Amino acid sequence: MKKPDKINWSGCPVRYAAGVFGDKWCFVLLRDILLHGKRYYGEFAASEEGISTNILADRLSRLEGEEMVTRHVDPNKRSKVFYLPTRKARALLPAFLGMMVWSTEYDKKTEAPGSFAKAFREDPKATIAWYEVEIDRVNACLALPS
Amino acid sequence: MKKPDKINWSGCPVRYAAGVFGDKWCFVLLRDILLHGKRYYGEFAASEEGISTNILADRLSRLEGEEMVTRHVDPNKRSKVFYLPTRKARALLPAFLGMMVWSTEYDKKTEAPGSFAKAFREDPKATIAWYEVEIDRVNACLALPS
DNA sequence: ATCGCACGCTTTCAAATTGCAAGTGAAAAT
DNA sequence: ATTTTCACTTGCAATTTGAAAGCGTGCGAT
Repeated sequence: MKKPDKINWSGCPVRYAAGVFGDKWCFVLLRDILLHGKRYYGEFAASEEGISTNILADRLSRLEGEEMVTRHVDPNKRSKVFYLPTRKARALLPAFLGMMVWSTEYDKKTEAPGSFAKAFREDPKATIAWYEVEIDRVNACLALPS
Repeated sequence: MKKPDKINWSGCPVRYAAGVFGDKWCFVLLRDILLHGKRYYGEFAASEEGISTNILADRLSRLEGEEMVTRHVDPNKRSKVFYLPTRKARALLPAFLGMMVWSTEYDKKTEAPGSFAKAFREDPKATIAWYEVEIDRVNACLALPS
């Protein structure tokens, strides 16, 4: 007898997305990983927004649980830890870039250049591909887990 | 002398988006308004996710403050209230639909038909236009503010 | 070998936010 | 006139957040 278990945050696409990254800090972390080339715990902790370390640790482990990132001890310096984006996280790029276009249009204080929105609208695939290449480039600098 | 006032949640596009709707309940409300044709307070309150009324009132007024919705007393029944999406909210459709495509791909329990993701990927503009028409159709059923 | 520090968390605790349930007041229906 | 509908608001306990301090492992210097 399968009871619906109250509602779980899956099923509906929007609800699922909200469950995985519908949170200020997850937004910021995914931005740092997907768009700013950050990988190390220390880099996230140093973000301009000033996330506190308990929240940071919590969100990283949630994202790991959702298979958005994988955790790795740096083999060159085993006291450091880095996180790599999974395919699932990378697949968010189109939606993320779409959000950014929206923000640049409606945030009166946006710091993003108008050229970004223009480029994305003219050729979204190329813009996405450009970020994918960047992600690979950064990943390549880290010793990959065998 | 203008001090940066700590960080405010604008400037960076991702941070701005997170500030406006980076919250489970805002996701759900925007879904209901943009995708499910809901407009009345009572309809939001009845959503499957079971939002409680204090949170609902809070989120609606935040969204109003961010100019994502406008509040209107129903002229035909002045004890009822409805909320209309602004252009700013409607402009989120592309990003929202992008998120949904992502969810249908990665949520193992997704209830969305595969045809949706396919349609969006093949012709995103047409899919967006279809939802825009739906929004207009629903809005047209409500007495517009003079 | 030992000391000191860098680093990634974990803990503590006060403050803010959430969520449930029970109002409240205006407007409609009876 | 009375009851019901409706959109909130309030009260309060429980959860979550955030700032700061603490902890344990690893590493480089001495």
